[in-house]
Amino acid sequence: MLIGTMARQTGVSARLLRYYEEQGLLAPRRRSSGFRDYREQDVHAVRHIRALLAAGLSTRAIAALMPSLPGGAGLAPVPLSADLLAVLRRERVRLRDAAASLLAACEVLDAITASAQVPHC
DNA sequence: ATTCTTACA
DNA sequence: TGTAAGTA
Repeated sequence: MLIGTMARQTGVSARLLRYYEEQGLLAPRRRSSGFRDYREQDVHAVRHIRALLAAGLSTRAIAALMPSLPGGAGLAPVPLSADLLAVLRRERVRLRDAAASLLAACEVLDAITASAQVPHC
């Protein structure tokens, strides 16, 4: 599919799609016309990219782990460098802590909303 | 009508 | 990121 279709199906602008490619997050093939030709698989890849980016991972780290994601280029277990593995484990800990903080805040709101009185006008 | 690259705001 | 330019 062409970039315009990809943009509509992923909700990501063509501009950003090209940027992801520049950062090594996507590698769509080109048609003889030079136009990018995305596959269904790339739609899922963009979902992963968005999720990881939202989680705070760098495009650098994401680019490095893309081949390991389901639907990646490799069919066999992808060899991860010790360096990347260290980065990912550090991110895992950071996200676990962040999740704990968010859960704590959620519980505070639970308590407040559960006991809140609704003033009637 | 769409996409491409490069570049500026 | 959005957009303009000049193409293909």
